Amino acid sequence: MAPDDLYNETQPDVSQKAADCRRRSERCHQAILTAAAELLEEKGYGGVSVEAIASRAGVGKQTIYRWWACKASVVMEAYAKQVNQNLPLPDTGCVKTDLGDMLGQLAVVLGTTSAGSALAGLIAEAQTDPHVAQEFRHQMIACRRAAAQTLLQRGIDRGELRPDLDLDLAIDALCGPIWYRLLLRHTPLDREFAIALIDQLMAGITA
Amino acid sequence: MAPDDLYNETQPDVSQKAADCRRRSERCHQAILTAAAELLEEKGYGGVSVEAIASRAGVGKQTIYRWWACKASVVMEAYAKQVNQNLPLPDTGCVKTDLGDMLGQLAVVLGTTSAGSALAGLIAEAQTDPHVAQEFRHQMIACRRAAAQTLLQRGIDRGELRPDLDLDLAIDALCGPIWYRLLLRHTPLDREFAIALIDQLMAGITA
Amino acid sequence: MAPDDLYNETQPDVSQKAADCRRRSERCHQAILTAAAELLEEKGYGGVSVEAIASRAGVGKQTIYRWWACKASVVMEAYAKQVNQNLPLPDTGCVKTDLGDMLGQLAVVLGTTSAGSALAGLIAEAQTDPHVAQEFRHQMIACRRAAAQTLLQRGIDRGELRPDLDLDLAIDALCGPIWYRLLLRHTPLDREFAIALIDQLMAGITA
Amino acid sequence: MAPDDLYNETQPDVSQKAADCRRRSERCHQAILTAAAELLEEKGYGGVSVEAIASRAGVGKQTIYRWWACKASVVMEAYAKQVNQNLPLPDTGCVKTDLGDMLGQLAVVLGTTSAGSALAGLIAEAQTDPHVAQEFRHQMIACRRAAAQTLLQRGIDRGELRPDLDLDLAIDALCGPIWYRLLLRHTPLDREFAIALIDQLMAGITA
DNA sequence: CTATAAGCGAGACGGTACGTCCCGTCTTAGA
DNA sequence: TCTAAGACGGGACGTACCGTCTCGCTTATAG
Repeated sequence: MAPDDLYNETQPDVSQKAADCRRRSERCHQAILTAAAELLEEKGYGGVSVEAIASRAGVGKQTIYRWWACKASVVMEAYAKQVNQNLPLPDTGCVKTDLGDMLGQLAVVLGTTSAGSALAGLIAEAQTDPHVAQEFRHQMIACRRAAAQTLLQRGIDRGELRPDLDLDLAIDALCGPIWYRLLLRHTPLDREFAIALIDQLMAGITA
Repeated sequence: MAPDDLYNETQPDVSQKAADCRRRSERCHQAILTAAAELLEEKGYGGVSVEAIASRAGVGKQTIYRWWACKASVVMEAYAKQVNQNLPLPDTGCVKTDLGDMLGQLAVVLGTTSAGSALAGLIAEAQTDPHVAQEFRHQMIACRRAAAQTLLQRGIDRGELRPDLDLDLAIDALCGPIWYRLLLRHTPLDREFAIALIDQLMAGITA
Repeated sequence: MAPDDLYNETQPDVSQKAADCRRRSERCHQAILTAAAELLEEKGYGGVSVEAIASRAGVGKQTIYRWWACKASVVMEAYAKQVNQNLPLPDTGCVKTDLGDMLGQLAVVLGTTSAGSALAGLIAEAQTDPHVAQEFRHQMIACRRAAAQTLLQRGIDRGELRPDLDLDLAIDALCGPIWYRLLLRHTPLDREFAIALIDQLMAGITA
Repeated sequence: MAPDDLYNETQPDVSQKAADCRRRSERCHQAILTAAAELLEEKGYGGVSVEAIASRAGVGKQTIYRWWACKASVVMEAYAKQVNQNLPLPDTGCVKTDLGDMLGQLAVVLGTTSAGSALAGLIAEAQTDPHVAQEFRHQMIACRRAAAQTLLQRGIDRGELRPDLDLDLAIDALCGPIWYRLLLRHTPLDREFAIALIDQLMAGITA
């Protein structure tokens, strides 16, 4: 999925119809996303409210509601770029290294930056609002899973992984624990954890 | 961990001191828990509010706040029993079967009953309120992890599992994906999933 | 007062300067007034908003604000014609008949047509916005009072009315109750009321 | 009508049912009415908003909406007392003096105090909201008309006024012009005006 | 017979206020 | 003395219009 595709719904292709009279103000768009990110960094997801974003961005509330359905959508867009642009798709020829790069980066982003609080908040909101859940899966999860699939398939093709591997199951086994630690915070979430997870899954735990 | 310990903070030991002028009304206690469970079943976690619980239970709001810190605590207590009483600690002599029993039951409870919505809602709330997070880990996670630890240790002792196994890591690898599916709902959560997960982790994914 | 004078502020004299590159579109002008009148008829003064007028007239909001200061001005212009064109200046030789014609017609227009709701709404708005108040007195009240003054003066000249009559006071005594009933709606507003009012004022209420 | 009757809807008879658990806070009640009156005095009716009242009174908005339907109702209650407590019911034996007292006081209150702006604003709002109109007639108009009726009837009984007098019509003729001047503000509203009005109506305007 | 300066439709924008919901605390009458 | 009922201060929600603004198209003189 091309990263530009992510905004199709809220920011329709501009070149297609030049006759829109007054188009979306890019200045606002950015001000809002920036305000949302700042608030998140300062006060965490709970400290973000549509009114706070509007006031921080120097914008009317209606301008936010004109383009986004709720604060979750704003936060989602504010972090989609950060989370997905950094998405590496390494190809070192070794599946363990590739997965380590990818999941290590995910663990670090979630564990040490404000993106962790942002995405945890979004998952929280998704439990209440199915539309947020849908959008979250689409924007935050789908492309990561697709990338992981590519990596694993290459591993299979190279004969590193079992040919009968269930890709979805393997991805759940790799990503699940990372999100689990993000949400439960029972133990730290860092690169080492990701690496150890991969090692363990590849080798198996049987004696 | 003694199960009674779980309520120490919110439900001070009633038997301990008979000299309280008037002690907690068991009728209220039950009515509130029942009301919470009913509302959860009917409207999901989002449809539960302290006011709704109070009105449904025929109880003043204050009576709820006297004994619990917030609605999350109520829901937690309402489901702790259900989730933890069913906690099996099988000992069939085969670690794969034992884990399958335990995680299969977890997957089924989370995937098909209202407990799924309840616990997902609690995790959501935990993202905002650290106290809820703490209590959730204590009441909902800790004893399960302890049980899993016992199972895995037996497997090691019997020579079924690698002796250098990192128990915490293995438990994350087993439970993480289940909670991940509960919260993301990208694919169904059932016994088969749990079994497949265990199989995959035990055997590893290397060719 | 020449009726054309009434629009001087909002509708600058078109004939005066032919050198404007592009002059006011008469089509728009009419469409806006018509839309305002329709909305008023359908939903009353409260249902009229600048946005509703614009959308109904198929016109941009700016086109309205280019020519009028606020919705009150639009409504005022839409009804000034109707209210003032019908302004009779009868001269039957009998002041009671003359007043009866004039005030009877006023009572009927206010009491039974949408002009009642329109003018009531305008007075309402005038309480908040002094500019509307000013314009309202100028467009809706002044010419009517002038006409009444003429009628009464003729009555004095003919010896029908007391020569020391305070014209302004008499006009207030005649018109006040009509507007009062329009705004309070405690009793119906019709021709009979106007006639009775005149009779009573002329004869006095002393035994 | 007993003045206490006026609050029946918003302030139900307390003695009737002693079983209300927590009753309306009189402190709030007063704080809100005071805040409303202050705001009105400072900024006029247009400067009053429910949010401003709430913030000035140090009260949640909901506390206002719990007891009143809209800001008009609050303002109405805030001024009902002032307007109606001052309602004189003189009995000097001379109907002209009695009416002069009563209408003079009305003219002065409306013309020189903030009650004028308040009542004008209420009439304005009544044009949009029929419920306000209804309440306004009931609280602000009815008792005044009743009092005037009493005065006039005494005049008839004493032989000062025509025995066939239409009381409602006479009251409209007396009060209408006063409200008319309040709302149009084309000429000042003072005691002299009220007196002159009465004189003119009593004597009639015929030569 | 252009060219150019409005007028125009569309509607985004910063604001203000609305009326609603629920939170967690506080108050009160009565069991 | 504790409970139910529910009022309270507070804060965010999402909506409706306000009056201003910007855009790209259209149109009617003025040069």
